Amino acid sequence: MKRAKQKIFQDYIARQGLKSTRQRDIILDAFLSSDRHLSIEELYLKLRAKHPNIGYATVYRTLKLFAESGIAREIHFGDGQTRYEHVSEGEHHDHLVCTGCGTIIEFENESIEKLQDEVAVAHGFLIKHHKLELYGLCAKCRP
Amino acid sequence: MKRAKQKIFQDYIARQGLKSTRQRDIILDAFLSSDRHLSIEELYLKLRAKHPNIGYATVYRTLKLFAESGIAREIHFGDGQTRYEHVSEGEHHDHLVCTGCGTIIEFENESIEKLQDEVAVAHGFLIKHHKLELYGLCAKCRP
DNA sequence: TTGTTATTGATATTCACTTTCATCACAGCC
DNA sequence: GGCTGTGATGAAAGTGAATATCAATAACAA
Repeated sequence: MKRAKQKIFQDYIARQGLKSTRQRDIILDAFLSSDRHLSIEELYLKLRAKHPNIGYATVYRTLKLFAESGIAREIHFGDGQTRYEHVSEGEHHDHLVCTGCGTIIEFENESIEKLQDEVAVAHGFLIKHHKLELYGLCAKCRP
Repeated sequence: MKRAKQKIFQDYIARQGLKSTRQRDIILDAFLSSDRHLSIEELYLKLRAKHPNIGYATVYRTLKLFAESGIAREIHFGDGQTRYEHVSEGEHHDHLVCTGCGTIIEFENESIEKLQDEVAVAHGFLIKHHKLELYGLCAKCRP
């Protein structure tokens, strides 16, 4: 899994005529072995502990590269920060976001997707992607 | 409809011990008689034509008040701008966003909502609100 | 009318990126 | 191994939208 994504990224780098660098390796490793919904800031701070010489801009640029290469995806939960989540081949999921503790749970629901397609067709739309987020309190936070 | 919302807002203002001002009346009027998905900037520019003395900050603060009073709701489509849409009593809708021309179409789908509730229950979540956006090309923009 | 308090609008500040640019480090070629 | 030509890096400056500040002003109650 982790190895597969490393390969996808290395291939992407090579295909684009870009270079493999120490920083990119470190950031990729940190990203792949982390929680699935990190903001740039969070990943930067996490890296800083072990690699104080890696700059914010590099983390920022590298996460963008991950997204371009297909191993990550940008997500926005409306808190003003861009987050990156792991992407697995052919997989799509939506989110349950706890407004109490910030926990994010992923889910997939085939029936919802199908209904979305119907809505799109009814309006003559050609869907590229979608975003479904349910906000509320998780089992631990609810009263 | 428009009158009802004006009343809701006036009541909210009164209840909070706030004041009724010329600017708020003007902004409320412009908001209610506008397109349903305006950004602060857009509403500000629209107002500027007739009322060049109204400041950006006032529009910003007033829109926030609208949201607090319940007649408007903030929405984010990931383009970096906060938009405000009209809210009607007990109504909820989702969006089809055309990435070609920016057109936004609203839709409601009872079945999807029901499935969302099921997902939430399955994860022990207590849903407060949700967000469903379908991005793609509208009938006019699709190839 | 007056006093109190909220509001306004110009401006400054914050925040989260995003770009710039001089320096550095890969990768290919002797 | 040493050169060399790019792309990469990191510190710092720049952006754009949102938010805060504050002196001047306008509502409203008495």
